[in-house]
Amino acid sequence: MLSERRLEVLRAIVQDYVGTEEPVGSKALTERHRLGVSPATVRNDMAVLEDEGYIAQPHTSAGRIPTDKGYRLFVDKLAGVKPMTAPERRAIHHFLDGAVDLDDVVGRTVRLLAQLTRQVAVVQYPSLTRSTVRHVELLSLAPARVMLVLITDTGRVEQRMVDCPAPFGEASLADLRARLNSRITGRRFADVPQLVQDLPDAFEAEDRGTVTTVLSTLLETLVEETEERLMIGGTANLTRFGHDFPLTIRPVLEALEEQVVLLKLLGEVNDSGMAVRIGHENAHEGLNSTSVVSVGYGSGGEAVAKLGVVGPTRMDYPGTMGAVRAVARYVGQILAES
Amino acid sequence: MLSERRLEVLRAIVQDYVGTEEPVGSKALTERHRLGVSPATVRNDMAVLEDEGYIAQPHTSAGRIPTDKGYRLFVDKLAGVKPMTAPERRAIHHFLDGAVDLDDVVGRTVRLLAQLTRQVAVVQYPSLTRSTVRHVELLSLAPARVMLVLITDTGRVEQRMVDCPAPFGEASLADLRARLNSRITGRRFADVPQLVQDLPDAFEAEDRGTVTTVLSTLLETLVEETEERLMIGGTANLTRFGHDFPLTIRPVLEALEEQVVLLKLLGEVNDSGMAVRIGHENAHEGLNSTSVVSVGYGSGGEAVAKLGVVGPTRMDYPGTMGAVRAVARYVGQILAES
DNA sequence: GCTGGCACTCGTGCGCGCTGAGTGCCAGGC
DNA sequence: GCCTGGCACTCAGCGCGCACGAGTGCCAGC
Repeated sequence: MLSERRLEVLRAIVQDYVGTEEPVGSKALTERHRLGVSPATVRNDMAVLEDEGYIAQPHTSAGRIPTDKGYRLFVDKLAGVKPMTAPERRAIHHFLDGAVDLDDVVGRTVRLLAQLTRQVAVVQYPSLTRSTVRHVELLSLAPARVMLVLITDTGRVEQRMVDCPAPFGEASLADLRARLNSRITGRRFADVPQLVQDLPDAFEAEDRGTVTTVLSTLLETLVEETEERLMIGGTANLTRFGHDFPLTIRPVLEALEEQVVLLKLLGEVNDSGMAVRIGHENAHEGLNSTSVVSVGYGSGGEAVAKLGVVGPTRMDYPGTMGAVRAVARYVGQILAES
Repeated sequence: MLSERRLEVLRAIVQDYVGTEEPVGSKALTERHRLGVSPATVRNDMAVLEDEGYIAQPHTSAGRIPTDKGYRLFVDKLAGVKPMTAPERRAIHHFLDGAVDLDDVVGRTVRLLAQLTRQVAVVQYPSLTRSTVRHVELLSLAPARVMLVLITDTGRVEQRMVDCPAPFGEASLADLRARLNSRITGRRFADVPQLVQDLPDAFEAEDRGTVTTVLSTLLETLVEETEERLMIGGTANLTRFGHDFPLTIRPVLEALEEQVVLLKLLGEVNDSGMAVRIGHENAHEGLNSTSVVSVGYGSGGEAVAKLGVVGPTRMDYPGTMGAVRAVARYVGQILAES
């Protein structure tokens, strides 16, 4: 176990390095922080911290920089979440109010997060799996062609074309529409499959094939949409990443274009709190020199989706965590209201 | 007017520079192209081309690179559009087939374009202004709350919440829905305002306020959506931009995040053909060292939206133009089919 | 009007030595 | 036992000078 002072030294190193972006030496440390001991002592502490793997030297005769392990300790034990100031809070509210629809809410959230944290922001659209059905609409486009429109309680709309095996009368369509809505409106997606299971039985033999087709398209939509959409922004902030550009930035941009990677990234948040994944803790190797701060948000108490930011491991963790948490909370409120 | 051979020299310079990314000198030129004259002669030609502003020297004792004006001449007079090869064509078809909905089509198109051109791709969602109404749906969510869903012939779905001034019965709603659809289904957006103008007159006085509210929301949706959405991809390709990274890449990333800028960018295509805007021809100064190749695409003969790529001025124009054109054509086909 | 030759320019790469920040270690003091 | 001041050592970064060579402009001759 590290002594109190050594932890203090680590904290000072992290703070200075995050601020200056340059390796920090023992002398500079004692000058900028009231550690109450001399540089020589700090040097000894640093040697220990290095042995333990919390900090490293880029090369001999340079200062130390925190390792992933060092940041981890910093985040877990040494730093809290820095709450937003009142003006910041007001700015968040101001910025998010007045969004007209779901796309707009998500779009504004991305821009806001990117601006607040000066990093890359990622916001997942509210997930369908936990959503409920607000309405299902069926439209006849041609005798054997039906359009299925699904509307969720988070305001999301999905539509699918259905090619029917046989012509389907307007009356049958109205019948199916009514039966479907009475069964699943207000129910959770997860419950839908059971609820519609025996629906085809209520129809004439000639229509049964079509009903089955429509239903399976509906179920597909529910499943497919679990593979959720997201929006990213603030990629211009990547340019403030480090000195050794092309090599650092390229894999990050590539990773950010792959939805799957991003979803996994956010996916690893446990529902309750905030998650911070530092450097090599990220499975994707393009993101090995980045940290991800993410959190769930939702309209009720429950999280329906996640949002977060991606930045250099050398980031202001307390501030970033504060911003992410504040934004998530307010987005949740907005969704609950609408 | 420049002589035939001088144009040939310019073409050679552009081709070599695009290939090697390095200033090209007179000797190298004669070696790599069969110009039939000696380096000294080429030097004279180069001096003329430089006087005329088509090429420039980064510094004395370096080769020449094309200026924006030089690229412009190259694109207008010296280069055609390089058609896609049969395998490339097949790859395009293969990649775009099997898209399930509009989002998917647009998403695939962006990825495809980015991959083919190795540049940043921008695809605008099919515009509503030229679209026609496929169906309008009205759902009652609460006594005085209606959800309006608009479905277009390009498969786009927009929904809006409407708060009614007075409770609105299910019967009235059905009536409105029927009347609305019989009037505007299949009609162009532009014609809708006239077509619904006198609709409120057909209703009881107590419902008239609500009908008016619903209609104005509908018209708003049509107008608002003219400010269109778009999708971009392939930003990782920016890393192959040049040697002097941060300064070049940053403003580009920033510009790409501003929808307005991008829409303007694409907006300057004339409907018929392809547009190429080179370097300083782009109004936005962040894009002064990039070129934009864009073209309209649409489901019928008419263009309903635009797509294009953004890359360094030093790009393979014929190849890029070929790829952009081929993709636009096929996307048009896909939209027409669905 | 093209060509070969020639003098000139200047950016790039390399080797060199200096500087200074930062380290590790040690002996002495509280 | 822990902290401290002192000291020798290391090494990345910087500036300098130099040589190289790619590329040019100009000119006289064919």
